[in-house]
Amino acid sequence: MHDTRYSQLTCSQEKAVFHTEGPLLVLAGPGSGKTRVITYRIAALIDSGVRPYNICAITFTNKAADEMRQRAAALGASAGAHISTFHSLCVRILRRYAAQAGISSNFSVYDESDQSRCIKQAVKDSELDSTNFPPARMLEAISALKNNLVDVEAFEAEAEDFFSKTLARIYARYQQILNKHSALDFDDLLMKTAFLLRSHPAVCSELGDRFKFLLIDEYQDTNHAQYKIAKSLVSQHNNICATGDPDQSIYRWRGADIRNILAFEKDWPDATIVKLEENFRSTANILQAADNLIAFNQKRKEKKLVPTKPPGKDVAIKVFDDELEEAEAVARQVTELAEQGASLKSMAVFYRVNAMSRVLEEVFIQNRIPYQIVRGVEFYSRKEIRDLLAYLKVLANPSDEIALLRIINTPARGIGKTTIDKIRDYAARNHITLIEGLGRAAQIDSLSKASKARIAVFADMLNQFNKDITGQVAPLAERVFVESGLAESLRAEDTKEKGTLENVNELINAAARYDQQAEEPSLPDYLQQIALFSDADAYDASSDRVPLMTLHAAKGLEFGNVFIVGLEDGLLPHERSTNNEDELEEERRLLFVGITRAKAGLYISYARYRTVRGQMLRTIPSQFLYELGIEFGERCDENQYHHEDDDEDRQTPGEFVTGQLVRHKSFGVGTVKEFVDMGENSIVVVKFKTGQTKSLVVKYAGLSKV
DNA sequence: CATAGCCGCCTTTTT
DNA sequence: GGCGGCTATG
Repeated sequence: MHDTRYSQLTCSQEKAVFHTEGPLLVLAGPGSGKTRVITYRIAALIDSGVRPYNICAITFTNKAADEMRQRAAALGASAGAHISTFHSLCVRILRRYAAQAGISSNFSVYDESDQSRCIKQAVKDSELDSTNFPPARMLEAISALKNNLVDVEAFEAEAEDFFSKTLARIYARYQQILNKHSALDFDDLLMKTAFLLRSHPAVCSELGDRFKFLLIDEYQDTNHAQYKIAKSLVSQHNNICATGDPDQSIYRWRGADIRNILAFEKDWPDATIVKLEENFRSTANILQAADNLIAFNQKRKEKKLVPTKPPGKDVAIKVFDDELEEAEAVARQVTELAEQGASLKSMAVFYRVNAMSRVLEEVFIQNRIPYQIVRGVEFYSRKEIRDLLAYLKVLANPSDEIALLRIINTPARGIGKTTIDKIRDYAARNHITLIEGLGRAAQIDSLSKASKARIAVFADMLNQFNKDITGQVAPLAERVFVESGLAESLRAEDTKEKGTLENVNELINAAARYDQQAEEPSLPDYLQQIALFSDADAYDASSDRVPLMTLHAAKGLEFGNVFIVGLEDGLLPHERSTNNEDELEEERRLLFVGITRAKAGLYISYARYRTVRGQMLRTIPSQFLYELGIEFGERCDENQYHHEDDDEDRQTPGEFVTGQLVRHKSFGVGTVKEFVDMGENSIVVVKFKTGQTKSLVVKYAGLSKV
């Protein structure tokens, strides 16, 4: 009955695609085609007569949204369905219903560095010391509150102890500052949308009419705010389709609540659940390793990964002396695979932290292997780009003081700190914004005549720009770049290596592309869009270079051959994520995600020494290595450099040797896998008969030799 | 008021 | 090892 477009779907996939009555949850493991189910479902809905306009699909990144749009188009699903991330959807809703949401529609979206400035100001305004109240910590706490839809009033009401009360003060002040700047941070986008839908039934029902079908991919990584938004949007019709895999939840630290997917059936009691257990991506050997690993997570619904492919190659676990050797081995293997005919884009290297890309990059350059670092925000954090964007931000939203302060003396035009302080002071006393203060500079007595003149020139320039800020973005950007003096000041110090001018050109080109693609190009829309740009969005799958990325950025992707480096205790699992069992389990899921990206080849490695902050340190193998159920040689190979202290390890009387049987009072009997001599702080890694592997500090562990 | 140089602080993952 | 902020100097 269905046409050939759907003929390659499996039975369960077909069920999910064509299910049209009520709520639907697709519980699916890695490589089972869940994103594909959503794409096909969009096409199937349209086939059945649903207008594309009435469909809303939520993806995890903008990149994923782009891809889904293309794939849906290839299936003949006509354009018009709304496909975007949660954050982009919220921007659209908030702009459309700005009045009801109590904000202005040209709001700025503040990124991490903007937020950081605001929070520092808030801590200072609250007359608190930033050593006792570190801004980053405060921001983290506020973010968590917003993700849980706790606004300032609610938090003030519940805050009882000293810390909470202080935090409440900072939170209140922080929101005041954002308000004054007409700015929303990432979390505000969600919180304000959730509140808008909650308190304006008319808006809620209008959107419910508009989006008659809501589809959400990667549902395991939604937070409470996103859950509430979804719930509101479908409250009239319950046409929600969510897909996800609890084992791939890796954003708990950002507020993702795994209970959303686990409790789906409670939220929608008449939900249909479709399970997709077959894996069409990886070889059986790779899946076995993934399965062995994830089985160590206690808080988990057991789920089998069913391979559809033959065993394939063995998973390789390699030990290297240091990170340089590790990187060189990756490069060698990449070259070898390439010689065997694999394309560079079919491989990928994953690591836990961005800083680890450095060595890899150097080695890849040396070996002339084309690569791409998947870091989208990098481009937008360059000074010259931020400077030009700051001009545009001020034009779009004159209240944006962060942007204004950035450009007021960039390039240098003789308006220094003293002058700015005087204007800020005046503005504060008269309850006007900084930009209004600039307009009234002539009336500020403390300013010198020369300063007043310079301010007048600057204010005049902004007014000139303001005359045509409607319509296309690229021409305006170009004009601002030249007339602001930025172009000239950059030209003076630009070199071929720095390529600052080239970067600005690229920005203007990107703006031109936006102008062509957007239905209704506008400056605020453009700025709001690029603020939501993420690392993963920078991944160019079509260019034949080896992508290097964090494990987080690898989500949703797949490659023929995958390298995962730095399987060391403190790095993966990361030391900042080992405070409790939940965090450790998330680290394990992170590695699980990395492993299951691989189709045919998987190369896992660790270095016995790693340079951290300029210091070469002895490492401990990650406990996850032992959990993969793969034998690997832990001592260094014959041909590798032999470190003297290894011999000391073995000779120190009373200490432990690899292979030694030991007994622990609660874990029982186990085998010593690694001994790290650090005097009285020595650490021993033991694999216990229970299957667990633990890193123990010798002096506390109370181990007895068997 | 601009600039250079130094000190001290932080350093996971990201929409 | 990198950046932001502060200070000293021109």
